[in-house]
Amino acid sequence: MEDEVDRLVTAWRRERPDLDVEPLEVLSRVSRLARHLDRARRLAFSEVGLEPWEFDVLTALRRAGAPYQLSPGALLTQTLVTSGTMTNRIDRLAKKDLVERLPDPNDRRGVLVRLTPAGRDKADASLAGLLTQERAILAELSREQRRELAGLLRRLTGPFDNIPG
Amino acid sequence: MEDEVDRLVTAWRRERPDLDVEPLEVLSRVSRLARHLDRARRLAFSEVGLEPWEFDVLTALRRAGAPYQLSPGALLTQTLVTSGTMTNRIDRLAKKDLVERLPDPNDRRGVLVRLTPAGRDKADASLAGLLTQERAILAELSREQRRELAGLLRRLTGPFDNIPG
DNA sequence: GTCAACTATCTTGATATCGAGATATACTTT
DNA sequence: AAAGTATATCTCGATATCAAGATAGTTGAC
Repeated sequence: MEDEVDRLVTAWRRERPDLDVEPLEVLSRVSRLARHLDRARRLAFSEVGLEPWEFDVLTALRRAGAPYQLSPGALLTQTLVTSGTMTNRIDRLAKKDLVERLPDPNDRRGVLVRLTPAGRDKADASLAGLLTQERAILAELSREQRRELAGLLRRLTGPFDNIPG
Repeated sequence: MEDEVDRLVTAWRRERPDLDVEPLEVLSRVSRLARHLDRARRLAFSEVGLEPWEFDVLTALRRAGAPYQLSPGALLTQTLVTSGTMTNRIDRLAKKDLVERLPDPNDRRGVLVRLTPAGRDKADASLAGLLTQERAILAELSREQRRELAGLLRRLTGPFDNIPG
Protein backbone atom coordinates (compact mmCIF):
# COMPACT_ATOMS: atom_id res chain seq x y z
CA MET A 1 0.00 0.00 0.00
CA GLU A 2 1.34 3.42 -0.96
CA ASP A 3 1.55 6.04 1.77
CA GLU A 4 2.09 9.77 1.94
CA VAL A 5 5.84 9.32 2.28
CA ASP A 6 5.97 7.43 -1.02
CA ARG A 7 4.31 10.43 -2.66
CA LEU A 8 6.64 12.80 -0.86
CA VAL A 9 9.75 10.92 -1.94
CA THR A 10 8.56 10.69 -5.54
CA ALA A 11 7.98 14.43 -5.56
CA TRP A 12 11.45 15.19 -4.23
CA ARG A 13 13.07 12.92 -6.82
CA ARG A 14 11.33 14.90 -9.51
CA GLU A 15 12.09 18.30 -8.04
CA ARG A 16 15.53 17.66 -6.61
CA PRO A 17 17.09 14.80 -8.56
CA ASP A 18 20.48 16.01 -7.35
CA LEU A 19 19.73 14.99 -3.74
CA ASP A 20 19.57 11.52 -2.22
CA VAL A 21 16.39 11.60 -0.18
CA GLU A 22 16.54 7.98 0.96
CA PRO A 23 16.72 8.95 4.65
CA LEU A 24 13.18 10.28 4.42
CA GLU A 25 11.89 6.80 3.65
CA VAL A 26 12.55 5.88 7.26
CA LEU A 27 12.50 9.06 9.29
CA SER A 28 9.57 10.84 7.70
CA ARG A 29 7.56 7.70 8.30
CA VAL A 30 8.58 7.70 11.94
CA SER A 31 7.52 11.32 12.40
CA ARG A 32 4.25 10.94 10.58
CA LEU A 33 3.34 7.69 12.28
CA ALA A 34 4.00 9.31 15.65
CA ARG A 35 1.60 12.09 14.81
CA HIS A 36 -1.06 9.61 13.77
CA LEU A 37 -0.52 7.73 17.00
CA ASP A 38 -0.83 10.92 19.02
CA ARG A 39 -4.17 11.64 17.45
CA ALA A 40 -5.41 8.12 18.04
CA ARG A 41 -4.24 8.19 21.65
CA ARG A 42 -5.85 11.56 22.27
CA LEU A 43 -9.15 10.22 20.98
CA ALA A 44 -8.95 7.00 22.96
CA PHE A 45 -7.99 8.68 26.22
CA SER A 46 -10.67 11.34 25.93
CA GLU A 47 -13.19 8.55 26.46
CA VAL A 48 -11.80 7.97 29.94
CA GLY A 49 -11.20 11.67 30.64
CA LEU A 50 -7.44 11.61 30.35
CA GLU A 51 -4.97 13.62 28.29
CA PRO A 52 -1.98 11.92 26.67
CA TRP A 53 0.44 13.91 28.80
CA GLU A 54 -1.38 12.81 31.96
CA PHE A 55 -1.13 9.21 30.85
CA ASP A 56 2.60 9.55 30.24
CA VAL A 57 3.31 10.85 33.72
CA LEU A 58 0.92 8.61 35.64
CA THR A 59 2.11 5.43 33.95
CA ALA A 60 5.77 6.32 34.45
CA LEU A 61 5.05 6.48 38.16
CA ARG A 62 2.90 3.36 38.07
CA ARG A 63 5.54 1.18 36.52
CA ALA A 64 8.15 2.38 38.97
CA GLY A 65 6.41 0.02 41.41
CA ALA A 66 5.38 0.65 44.99
CA PRO A 67 5.55 3.21 46.48
CA TYR A 68 5.01 4.67 43.01
CA GLN A 69 7.31 7.62 43.29
CA LEU A 70 9.98 9.20 41.10
CA SER A 71 11.87 12.47 41.02
CA PRO A 72 10.88 15.08 38.43
CA GLY A 73 14.27 14.48 36.84
CA ALA A 74 13.56 10.79 36.33
CA LEU A 75 10.21 11.74 34.81
CA LEU A 76 12.03 14.04 32.38
CA THR A 77 14.11 11.29 30.88
CA GLN A 78 11.10 9.05 30.53
CA THR A 79 8.81 11.62 28.94
CA LEU A 80 11.31 13.72 26.93
CA VAL A 81 9.89 17.07 27.93
CA THR A 82 11.67 20.07 29.42
CA SER A 83 11.86 20.73 33.13
CA GLY A 84 9.48 23.68 32.90
CA THR A 85 6.91 21.47 31.25
CA MET A 86 7.27 18.80 33.91
CA THR A 87 6.86 21.28 36.75
CA ASN A 88 3.67 22.44 35.11
CA ARG A 89 2.43 18.88 34.59
CA ILE A 90 3.05 17.93 38.20
CA ASP A 91 1.24 21.07 39.35
CA ARG A 92 -1.83 20.18 37.35
CA LEU A 93 -1.85 16.52 38.35
CA ALA A 94 -1.43 17.52 41.99
CA LYS A 95 -4.37 19.90 41.69
CA LYS A 96 -6.47 16.95 40.50
CA ASP A 97 -5.18 14.83 43.40
CA LEU A 98 -3.65 12.25 41.10
CA VAL A 99 -0.12 12.83 42.42
CA GLU A 100 1.46 14.53 45.41
CA ARG A 101 4.83 16.18 45.96
CA LEU A 102 7.02 15.00 48.82
CA PRO A 103 10.41 16.35 49.87
CA ASP A 104 13.27 14.03 48.96
CA PRO A 105 14.74 12.86 52.28
CA ASN A 106 18.19 12.43 50.74
CA ASP A 107 18.53 15.68 48.82
CA ARG A 108 16.99 18.90 49.95
CA ARG A 109 17.02 20.29 46.42
CA GLY A 110 14.95 17.37 45.33
CA VAL A 111 11.33 16.36 45.29
CA LEU A 112 9.56 13.06 44.93
CA VAL A 113 6.36 12.81 42.99
CA ARG A 114 4.09 10.08 44.28
CA LEU A 115 0.98 8.58 42.75
CA THR A 116 -2.15 8.85 44.89
CA PRO A 117 -4.52 5.86 44.99
CA ALA A 118 -6.77 7.73 42.55
CA GLY A 119 -3.79 8.29 40.28
CA ARG A 120 -2.89 4.66 40.39
CA ASP A 121 -6.42 3.68 39.45
CA LYS A 122 -6.34 6.03 36.47
CA ALA A 123 -3.02 4.63 35.30
CA ASP A 124 -4.17 1.04 35.53
CA ALA A 125 -7.51 1.74 33.90
CA SER A 126 -6.02 3.48 30.88
CA LEU A 127 -3.17 1.12 30.08
CA ALA A 128 -5.28 -1.83 28.99
CA GLY A 129 -7.24 0.41 26.63
CA LEU A 130 -4.10 1.76 25.04
CA LEU A 131 -2.74 -1.73 24.47
CA THR A 132 -5.95 -2.82 22.78
CA GLN A 133 -5.78 0.09 20.41
CA GLU A 134 -2.12 -0.46 19.65
CA ARG A 135 -2.69 -4.13 19.01
CA ALA A 136 -5.22 -3.22 16.34
CA ILE A 137 -2.76 -0.92 14.62
CA LEU A 138 -0.05 -3.59 14.68
CA ALA A 139 -2.34 -6.29 13.31
CA GLU A 140 -0.93 -5.36 9.89
CA LEU A 141 2.26 -7.18 10.83
CA SER A 142 3.05 -10.75 11.82
CA ARG A 143 4.57 -11.45 15.19
CA GLU A 144 7.92 -11.98 13.51
CA GLN A 145 7.68 -8.69 11.63
CA ARG A 146 6.86 -6.84 14.82
CA ARG A 147 9.93 -8.29 16.48
CA GLU A 148 12.03 -7.30 13.48
CA LEU A 149 10.63 -3.79 13.50
CA ALA A 150 11.19 -3.35 17.22
CA GLY A 151 14.79 -4.47 16.82
CA LEU A 152 15.52 -2.06 13.99
CA LEU A 153 13.97 0.83 15.87
CA ARG A 154 16.02 0.02 18.95
CA ARG A 155 19.15 0.53 16.90
CA LEU A 156 18.02 4.10 16.29
CA THR A 157 16.66 4.96 19.74
CA GLY A 158 19.57 3.42 21.60
CA PRO A 159 22.07 6.19 20.87
CA PHE A 160 19.58 8.91 21.85
CA ASP A 161 18.61 7.16 25.06
CA ASN A 162 22.15 6.39 26.17
CA ILE A 163 24.18 9.40 25.12
CA PRO A 164 23.33 12.17 27.61
CA GLY A 165 21.16 14.84 26.05
CA MET B 1 22.16 -1.68 22.91
CA GLU B 2 19.42 -1.35 25.50
CA ASP B 3 17.11 1.63 25.22
CA GLU B 4 14.54 3.33 27.42
CA VAL B 5 11.77 1.20 25.97
CA ASP B 6 13.53 -1.98 27.05
CA ARG B 7 13.54 -0.64 30.58
CA LEU B 8 9.93 0.44 30.29
CA VAL B 9 8.80 -2.97 29.05
CA THR B 10 10.74 -4.77 31.75
CA ALA B 11 9.10 -2.59 34.37
CA TRP B 12 5.61 -3.29 33.06
CA ARG B 13 6.25 -7.04 33.03
CA ARG B 14 7.17 -6.85 36.68
CA GLU B 15 4.29 -4.60 37.67
CA ARG B 16 1.58 -5.91 35.40
CA PRO B 17 2.44 -9.51 34.50
CA ASP B 18 -1.21 -10.00 33.61
CA LEU B 19 -0.92 -7.72 30.56
CA ASP B 20 0.78 -8.38 27.24
CA VAL B 21 2.75 -5.22 26.62
CA GLU B 22 4.39 -6.37 23.41
CA PRO B 23 2.78 -3.57 21.35
CA LEU B 24 4.88 -1.06 23.26
CA GLU B 25 8.06 -2.58 21.84
CA VAL B 26 7.16 -1.05 18.51
CA LEU B 27 4.92 1.91 19.14
CA SER B 28 6.62 3.42 22.17
CA ARG B 29 9.81 3.37 20.18
CA VAL B 30 8.11 5.17 17.33
CA SER B 31 6.80 7.90 19.63
CA ARG B 32 10.04 8.35 21.50
CA LEU B 33 12.16 8.35 18.38
CA ALA B 34 9.90 10.99 16.86
CA ARG B 35 10.45 13.20 19.90
CA HIS B 36 14.19 12.77 19.65
CA LEU B 37 14.03 13.64 15.98
CA ASP B 38 11.97 16.74 16.71
CA ARG B 39 14.60 17.96 19.11
CA ALA B 40 17.41 17.26 16.69
CA ARG B 41 15.57 19.00 13.88
CA ARG B 42 14.79 22.01 16.04
CA LEU B 43 18.44 22.36 16.87
CA ALA B 44 19.62 21.93 13.30
CA PHE B 45 17.11 24.37 11.85
CA SER B 46 17.80 27.01 14.45
CA GLU B 47 21.21 27.40 12.86
CA VAL B 48 19.58 28.60 9.66
CA GLY B 49 16.85 30.57 11.45
CA LEU B 50 13.99 28.22 10.68
CA GLU B 51 11.43 26.49 12.87
CA PRO B 52 10.46 22.90 12.16
CA TRP B 53 6.90 23.92 11.38
CA GLU B 54 8.17 26.46 8.85
CA PHE B 55 10.27 23.79 7.21
CA ASP B 56 7.29 21.47 6.95
CA VAL B 57 5.13 24.00 5.17
CA LEU B 58 7.80 25.48 2.90
CA THR B 59 9.07 22.10 1.74
CA ALA B 60 5.56 20.81 1.06
CA LEU B 61 5.13 23.74 -1.31
CA ARG B 62 8.61 23.31 -2.75
CA ARG B 63 8.12 19.72 -3.73
CA ALA B 64 4.77 20.46 -5.32
CA GLY B 65 6.89 21.85 -8.18
CA ALA B 66 6.46 25.10 -10.10
CA PRO B 67 4.52 27.29 -9.50
CA TYR B 68 4.99 26.03 -5.94
CA GLN B 69 1.44 26.40 -4.77
CA LEU B 70 -1.03 24.26 -2.83
CA SER B 71 -4.34 24.78 -1.10
CA PRO B 72 -4.40 24.96 2.70
CA GLY B 73 -6.35 21.71 2.61
CA ALA B 74 -3.59 19.92 0.74
CA LEU B 75 -1.10 21.26 3.26
CA LEU B 76 -3.22 19.81 6.06
CA THR B 77 -2.96 16.27 4.79
CA GLN B 78 0.78 16.62 4.34
CA THR B 79 1.52 18.14 7.71
CA LEU B 80 -1.11 16.47 9.91
CA VAL B 81 -2.13 19.61 11.75
CA THR B 82 -5.59 21.08 12.22
CA SER B 83 -7.03 23.74 9.96
CA GLY B 84 -6.75 26.40 12.64
CA THR B 85 -3.07 25.67 13.01
CA MET B 86 -2.52 25.88 9.27
CA THR B 87 -4.30 29.23 9.00
CA ASN B 88 -2.01 30.52 11.69
CA ARG B 89 1.09 29.10 10.03
CA ILE B 90 0.24 30.64 6.69
CA ASP B 91 -0.38 34.00 8.35
CA ARG B 92 3.03 33.97 9.96
CA LEU B 93 4.87 32.79 6.86
CA ALA B 94 3.09 35.43 4.80
CA LYS B 95 4.13 38.11 7.29
CA LYS B 96 7.74 37.03 6.73
CA ASP B 97 7.20 37.12 2.95
CA LEU B 98 8.01 33.45 2.53
CA VAL B 99 4.58 32.63 1.10
CA GLU B 100 1.65 34.55 -0.30
CA ARG B 101 -2.07 33.84 -0.43
CA LEU B 102 -3.84 33.91 -3.80
CA PRO B 103 -7.52 33.39 -4.49
CA ASP B 104 -8.26 30.01 -6.06
CA PRO B 105 -9.58 30.79 -9.56
CA ASN B 106 -11.69 27.64 -9.60
CA ASP B 107 -13.34 27.84 -6.18
CA ARG B 108 -14.16 31.08 -4.52
CA ARG B 109 -14.10 29.47 -1.09
CA GLY B 110 -10.57 28.39 -1.72
CA VAL B 111 -7.15 29.86 -1.45
CA LEU B 112 -3.81 28.95 -2.93
CA VAL B 113 -0.66 29.34 -0.91
CA ARG B 114 2.36 30.10 -3.06
CA LEU B 115 6.02 30.09 -2.21
CA THR B 116 7.82 33.39 -2.79
CA PRO B 117 11.35 33.29 -4.23
CA ALA B 118 12.68 33.89 -0.72
CA GLY B 119 10.55 31.00 0.55
CA ARG B 120 11.86 28.74 -2.16
CA ASP B 121 15.43 29.62 -1.25
CA LYS B 122 14.79 28.80 2.40
CA ALA B 123 13.24 25.47 1.50
CA ASP B 124 16.11 24.46 -0.73
CA ALA B 125 18.76 25.64 1.70
CA SER B 126 17.35 23.69 4.63
CA LEU B 127 16.62 20.37 2.96
CA ALA B 128 20.22 19.36 2.33
CA GLY B 129 21.09 20.04 5.95
CA LEU B 130 18.25 17.92 7.20
CA LEU B 131 19.28 15.03 5.00
CA THR B 132 22.83 15.18 6.27
CA GLN B 133 21.63 15.00 9.84
CA GLU B 134 19.26 12.16 9.11
CA ARG B 135 21.93 10.21 7.30
CA ALA B 136 24.07 10.35 10.43
CA ILE B 137 21.24 8.98 12.56
CA LEU B 138 20.61 6.17 10.10
CA ALA B 139 24.26 5.20 9.87
CA GLU B 140 23.46 2.64 12.58
CA LEU B 141 21.75 0.55 9.92
CA SER B 142 22.89 -1.04 6.70
CA ARG B 143 21.25 -0.06 3.44
CA GLU B 144 19.33 -3.30 3.46
CA GLN B 145 18.12 -2.75 7.03
CA ARG B 146 16.96 0.74 6.16
CA ARG B 147 14.94 -0.64 3.27
CA GLU B 148 13.48 -3.29 5.54
CA LEU B 149 12.60 -0.73 8.19
CA ALA B 150 11.00 1.61 5.67
CA GLY B 151 8.89 -1.23 4.35
CA LEU B 152 7.65 -2.29 7.75
CA LEU B 153 6.78 1.27 8.69
CA ARG B 154 4.87 1.71 5.46
CA ARG B 155 2.60 -1.13 6.49
CA LEU B 156 1.63 0.90 9.54
CA THR B 157 1.36 4.35 7.98
CA GLY B 158 -0.51 3.15 4.92
CA PRO B 159 -3.87 2.67 6.64
CA PHE B 160 -3.67 6.07 8.35
CA ASP B 161 -2.71 7.85 5.14
CA ASN B 162 -5.32 6.20 2.98
CA ILE B 163 -8.37 5.89 5.17
CA PRO B 164 -9.89 9.38 5.40
CA GLY B 165 -9.28 10.96 8.76
C1' DG C 1 -33.82 27.13 -10.07
C1' DT C 2 -34.06 26.17 -4.97
C1' DC C 3 -32.94 23.99 -0.74
C1' DA C 4 -30.23 21.03 1.90
C1' DA C 5 -26.07 19.02 2.66
C1' DC C 6 -21.37 19.44 2.10
C1' DT C 7 -16.74 21.60 1.78
C1' DA C 8 -12.89 25.09 2.45
C1' DT C 9 -11.03 28.24 5.27
C1' DC C 10 -10.90 31.21 9.12
C1' DT C 11 -11.87 32.85 14.06
C1' DT C 12 -11.64 32.40 18.86
C1' DG C 13 -10.41 31.00 23.52
C1' DA C 14 -8.12 27.79 26.33
C1' DT C 15 -4.04 25.35 27.10
C1' DA C 16 0.50 22.95 26.77
C1' DT C 17 5.01 23.62 25.42
C1' DC C 18 9.53 25.58 25.16
C1' DG C 19 13.78 28.26 26.36
C1' DA C 20 16.20 30.95 29.38
C1' DG C 21 17.17 32.29 33.62
C1' DA C 22 16.48 32.15 38.87
C1' DT C 23 17.06 29.80 43.27
C1' DA C 24 18.61 26.60 46.46
C1' DT C 25 21.36 22.81 47.62
C1' DA C 26 25.15 19.47 46.92
C1' DC C 27 29.71 18.19 45.58
C1' DT C 28 34.86 18.97 44.64
C1' DT C 29 39.02 20.99 44.75
C1' DT C 30 42.34 23.27 47.07
C1' DA D 1 36.42 25.57 55.26
C1' DA D 2 35.90 28.55 51.28
C1' DA D 3 35.18 28.99 46.49
C1' DG D 4 33.78 27.41 42.45
C1' DT D 5 31.18 24.17 39.80
C1' DA D 6 27.39 21.14 39.11
C1' DT D 7 22.69 19.62 39.90
C1' DA D 8 17.47 19.71 40.84
C1' DT D 9 13.62 22.14 40.40
C1' DC D 10 10.90 26.12 39.59
C1' DT D 11 9.46 30.76 37.41
C1' DC D 12 8.20 33.47 33.65
C1' DG D 13 7.08 35.21 29.11
C1' DA D 14 6.35 34.06 24.40
C1' DT D 15 4.32 31.08 21.25
C1' DA D 16 2.20 27.06 18.78
C1' DT D 17 -1.41 23.98 19.05
C1' DC D 18 -6.04 22.19 19.34
C1' DA D 19 -11.18 21.92 19.38
C1' DA D 20 -15.26 23.88 18.27
C1' DG D 21 -17.84 26.82 15.89
C1' DA D 22 -18.48 30.66 12.32
C1' DT D 23 -18.60 32.14 7.48
C1' DA D 24 -18.82 31.80 2.70
C1' DG D 25 -19.23 29.19 -1.37
C1' DT D 26 -20.42 24.78 -3.94
C1' DT D 27 -22.96 20.73 -5.37
C1' DG D 28 -26.69 17.54 -6.09
C1' DA D 29 -31.53 16.10 -5.83
C1' DC D 30 -35.62 17.31 -7.08
